[in-house]
Amino acid sequence: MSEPAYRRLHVHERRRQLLELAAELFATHAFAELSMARIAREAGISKALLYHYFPSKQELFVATLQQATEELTAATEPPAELAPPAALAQSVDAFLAWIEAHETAYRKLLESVGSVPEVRALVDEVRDRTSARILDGIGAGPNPPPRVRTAVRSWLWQMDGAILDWLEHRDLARTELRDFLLGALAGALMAAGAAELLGAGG
Amino acid sequence: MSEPAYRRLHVHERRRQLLELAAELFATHAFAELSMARIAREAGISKALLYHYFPSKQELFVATLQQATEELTAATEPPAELAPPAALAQSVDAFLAWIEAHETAYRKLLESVGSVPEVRALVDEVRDRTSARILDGIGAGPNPPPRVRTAVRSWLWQMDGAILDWLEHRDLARTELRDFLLGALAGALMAAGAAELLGAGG
DNA sequence: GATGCTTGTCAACCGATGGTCAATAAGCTG
DNA sequence: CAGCTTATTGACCATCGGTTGACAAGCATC
Repeated sequence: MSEPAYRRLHVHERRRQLLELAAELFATHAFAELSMARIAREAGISKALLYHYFPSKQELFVATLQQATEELTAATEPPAELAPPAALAQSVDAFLAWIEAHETAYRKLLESVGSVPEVRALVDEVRDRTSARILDGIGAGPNPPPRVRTAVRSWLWQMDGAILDWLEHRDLARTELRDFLLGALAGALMAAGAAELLGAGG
Repeated sequence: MSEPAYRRLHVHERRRQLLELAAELFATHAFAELSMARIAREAGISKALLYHYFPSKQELFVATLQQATEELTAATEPPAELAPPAALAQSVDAFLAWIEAHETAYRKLLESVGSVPEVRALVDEVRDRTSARILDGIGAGPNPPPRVRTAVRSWLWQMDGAILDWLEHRDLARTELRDFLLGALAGALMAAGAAELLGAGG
């Protein structure tokens, strides 16, 4: 006689739907700009159910971020067949391309970094992996001298700053920005007294 | 017969007390970690009174920050009698010294940047002033080519990254870090194709 | 010392938020 | 159709940032 008041989904279906929706929403709104009530409403479910699948707002955010970082990590994986300098150039290029395609998401992410400790941890982890990858690529061991480690890690920050400036002004070609960033890395390594690590591409 | 239920202070007294307390608290806790109720309790007054003096939490935060940035700006003002390269070196050194003396405050600030739009605006403004100061010091006009602007602005981000790495590991002398940063700026300017802007100190 | 006035101060309240819980009902199984 | 599992919900809670109107501290005046 009467229709069901709600549709029951299998756990994995519902979870997938929610993750997908959250990714969409967090790509356009910063962490603080979204309420769990709003997400639930948008998903057509109750807030309680949302909490049944993700125990906290932060966990939901981190879960969607994890997805994105996997995607990003894969997209910027340097091709093994290229020599380190060229591989790095291609990685940076792929990274910038990803940013261009997800500009708002990138900005909102940087906005959200402060809000959630776990997000800071996650971003830090990505930076760690990335700098390890770079250090490996340029032939520095896993335990480089402090100045070299600082050079690489600080360069990753420089990258974020340069990208924000780029997105704000849009007066540089992507290749120009890429070349600048590669040059800046070389400069930082030189300043760290590690000129010998610079390959043919420096 | 009965004692007064509370002590009345003059507006400027109360305001000074609150600003001082807020500076202390925000130096040890990030924006999101502090509630107005807590601040009021700690000050021994009601929340309503706190709001009487500062119309919002963000305004209170910004007010305390303004104080700190004035202090910082003054401390890193480059001495006019020094030639630009030496002046920059001294500015950076003074900045690093300030950080060393206010380590927790600096970290908490960077944590808070994302949370409050107004804070982002304020930090941006400081970065703008600083980069203008640098561009002026190295002899670039007020309207440098995009690559040079990007180089300087991104270097400020690199500075924050390097400092966080420094505070985390503490395995570099302050002068080492300062020299690295100056070298990195030179490297960034070179990468921006602005080698001619590098003075004798580059 | 009583009176009045200015204004610094507070208790009580509001809507929204992140988060919890017991009860309900969708929809498969026999 | 009965019974069971469990996905789902409405009602609730503490806390947050912020607001409001009434109270009273302490000075001025007589």
